[in-house]
Amino acid sequence: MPRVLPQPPLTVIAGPTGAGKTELAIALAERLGAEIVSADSQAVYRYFDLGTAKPDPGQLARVPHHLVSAVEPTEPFNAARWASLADAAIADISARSRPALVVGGTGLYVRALLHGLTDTPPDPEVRRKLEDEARRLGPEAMHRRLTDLDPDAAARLAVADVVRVVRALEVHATTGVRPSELRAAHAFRAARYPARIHFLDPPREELELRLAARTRRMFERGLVRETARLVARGFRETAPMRSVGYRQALAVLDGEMTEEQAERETFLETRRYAKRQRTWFRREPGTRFVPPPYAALWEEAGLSVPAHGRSR
RNA sequence: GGCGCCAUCGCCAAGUGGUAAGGCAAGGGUCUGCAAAACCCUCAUUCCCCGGUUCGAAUCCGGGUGGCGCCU
Repeated sequence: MPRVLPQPPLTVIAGPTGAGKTELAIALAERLGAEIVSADSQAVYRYFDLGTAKPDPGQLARVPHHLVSAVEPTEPFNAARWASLADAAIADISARSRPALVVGGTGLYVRALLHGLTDTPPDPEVRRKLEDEARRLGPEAMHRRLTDLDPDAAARLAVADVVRVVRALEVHATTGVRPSELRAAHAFRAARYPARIHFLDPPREELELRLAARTRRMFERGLVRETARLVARGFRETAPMRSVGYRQALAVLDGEMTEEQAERETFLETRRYAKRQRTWFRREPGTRFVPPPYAALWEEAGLSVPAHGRSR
């Protein structure tokens, strides 16, 4: 007689960078016997350690982590690939009869996992050609072309948004279908996992202090040195090198700004990023914003709130 | 005490008689395959104060206040 196991809802812990997701998740996972699946578009890359604020070796030793330092920086990577790796990790963890905790602030990744993406993988050839044309002909020409092929899609995109205009053209070129139709048919309707998203939401001032401290720590610990090493290894043109912190450290190496300026700018950019994360999850269905001390989260997990189990 | 220069958004700053550029910072937002990316929107009915000239003043004149510099 086959037993149908009701699948427990997947717990997702999201939140802006610096909110304390890592430490909270580890503490929670320890008590639940859970394993952590990181939903972080930068921490997935190997070697980029300081600037991505990965969990440190001590933290990693406490609870099994998945998708941290999982791919080579030179490897083409994207939300769909992450989601499929996350699927595998979750299946794996479930096979060990342990709960999986999805932890991270990359909104698109979480959405891709929970609802899937349209089945329209990128085509490097086509992409390269379109990007080349965009460079030669300018954003207006590209946008005009999209308007001819798919007025609805074009109407939603700013002319200057070359990244999305090119992607829409790529999707059209590879599938022959209008992107707006694909999008309407898909619409993130599928629920691939029943899930509960908890968005850690510290007060603005508190987050600000934490981000300032964290940025200072990154530079103190040698973010610029790490960046120099990564450049020497040939990772200058990789995706993570363009993320907040590394971009500024690179500018220091190139003599374009002082370390003080870089730190200042990194802090400001990080703060802006944190705001974008809030904006994203505010309209992500199934998301609950939880203020510190995150008691609701512990209680929902059936645990009592630790007296001082919170992160620094 | 005298003379000169300056005073425009939180900061930098253009404008020098015709109805307040721009940058930074800030705030809000978008997002279907590089997402810590890319992109969009908002942000001085008002130019230190008071008076005058003018159809019209941030712009000209006078007086004040504040800052800077030089001289005594």
